Amino acid sequence: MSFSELGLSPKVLAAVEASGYTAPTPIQAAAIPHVLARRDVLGIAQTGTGKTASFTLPMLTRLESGRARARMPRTLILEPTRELAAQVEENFTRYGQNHKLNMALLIGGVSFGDQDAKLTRGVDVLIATPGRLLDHFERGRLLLTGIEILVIDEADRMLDMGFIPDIERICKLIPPARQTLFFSATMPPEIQRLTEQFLRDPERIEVARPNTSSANITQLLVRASDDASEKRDALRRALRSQENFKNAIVFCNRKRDIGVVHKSLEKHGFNVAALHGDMDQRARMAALDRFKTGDVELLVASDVAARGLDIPDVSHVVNYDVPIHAEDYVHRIGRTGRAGKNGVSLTLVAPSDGKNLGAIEQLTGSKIAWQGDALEEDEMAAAGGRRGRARSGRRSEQPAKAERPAKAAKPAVREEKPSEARPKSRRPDKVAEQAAPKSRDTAPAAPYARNGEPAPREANEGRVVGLGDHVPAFLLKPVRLKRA
DNA sequence: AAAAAAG
Repeated sequence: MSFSELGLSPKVLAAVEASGYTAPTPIQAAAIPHVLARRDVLGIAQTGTGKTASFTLPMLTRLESGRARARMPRTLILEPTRELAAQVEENFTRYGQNHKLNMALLIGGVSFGDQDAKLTRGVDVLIATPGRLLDHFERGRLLLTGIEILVIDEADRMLDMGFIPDIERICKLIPPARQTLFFSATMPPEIQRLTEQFLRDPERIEVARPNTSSANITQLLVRASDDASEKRDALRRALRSQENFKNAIVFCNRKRDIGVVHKSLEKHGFNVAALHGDMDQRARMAALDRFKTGDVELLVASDVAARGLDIPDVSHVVNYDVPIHAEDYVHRIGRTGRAGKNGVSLTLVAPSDGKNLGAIEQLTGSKIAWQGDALEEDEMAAAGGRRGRARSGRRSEQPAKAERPAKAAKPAVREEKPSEARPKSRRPDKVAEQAAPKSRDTAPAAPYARNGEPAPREANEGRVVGLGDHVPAFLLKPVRLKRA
């Protein structure tokens, strides 16, 4: 199979060839002809499968006819994070080198005016995160009525991040005559519903599932302590003990730990950059760039970097913390072992991580080996980990071999029970919005009560309120620092 | 127990 058989235009083929690619990946081979034929596509695939080029290449061919008008973009690509949006823009730049295309990247954290100026000039390709796109729309700076192709990428992650209402709204703003390309790594019921609502007779294309594509990643566990200082020490030893080490992304569960780990590694002589969502956008871009170019060998990051980021040559992924959600583990380690290369993932496991580790091993359907000394089950249990047995009832009563029949366990989790494993979005915003006013109605007596404690009302009793020496009760409450 | 995205 070669790219030339797929129906792409000569300009696009020349750019692909110039990039050094000869054969399409399975999703590219399957999707490109349908996109060119103006069919809706439902692609079940994660990044790393060549998913991005499966829509950018045929879109470029399609865009060769026609021209953009001011404020009326011709195509729209929605991405869940700013970095992914920027990455898609790079992809269009690379393969669109022979085209005279106008592009705009509408993401938060950067100047509004530059984006607006581009919209005024007219754009062929609009790449956006939902929030900033709607911001432009609400200010009346953008018309979505001219969109010919709509791409919704990483839909399941949009769901995790609470973007589904935004996505629904945007879909309704675009005329139904459009072509829709919809990509998701998994198909939970909410996503399924969305595809039924917004896709017309889609061509369904499914490629290798995320947790089966990690054959070229060597996964290892590393014994660590719950003590932060000892854990950083374990991290340094793990990093220094690696053979064939080029660079690594070090994932932390919490943003505040990223700063600490970053400083600590720097102090011990490592070349490090940090990346998380509270950094300003320029610093985020700069950190990613320094890592990509090899200026730094370590990137200490939050899960903002876990999914989809395509950095071709990452030799190691280190989980400084065991991820709280098992599927994040699969995404994190997928940052290494890309483009046919081999990769290594190291996961530091402290006693309290036992429970999360169990969920990961259940999802991937295999036990992960320890590098060096193992952390024993009873050590994890003593720290409150490995509580999974209370739910499953299997662990203590049955022999180890029968515990986890790998072939049976995987489909059960991946296919049959996604809704039961996590029934609702992790950000049930609507529920919270509806619940809040009710609780106000039922508890009007203590307006400044927090966390169930009554406000110190005695401070105001028998006084004239609002004048002279009156001080509102909430100002008299001692300030509590956040540290637990 | 977190993080992400509009300020």
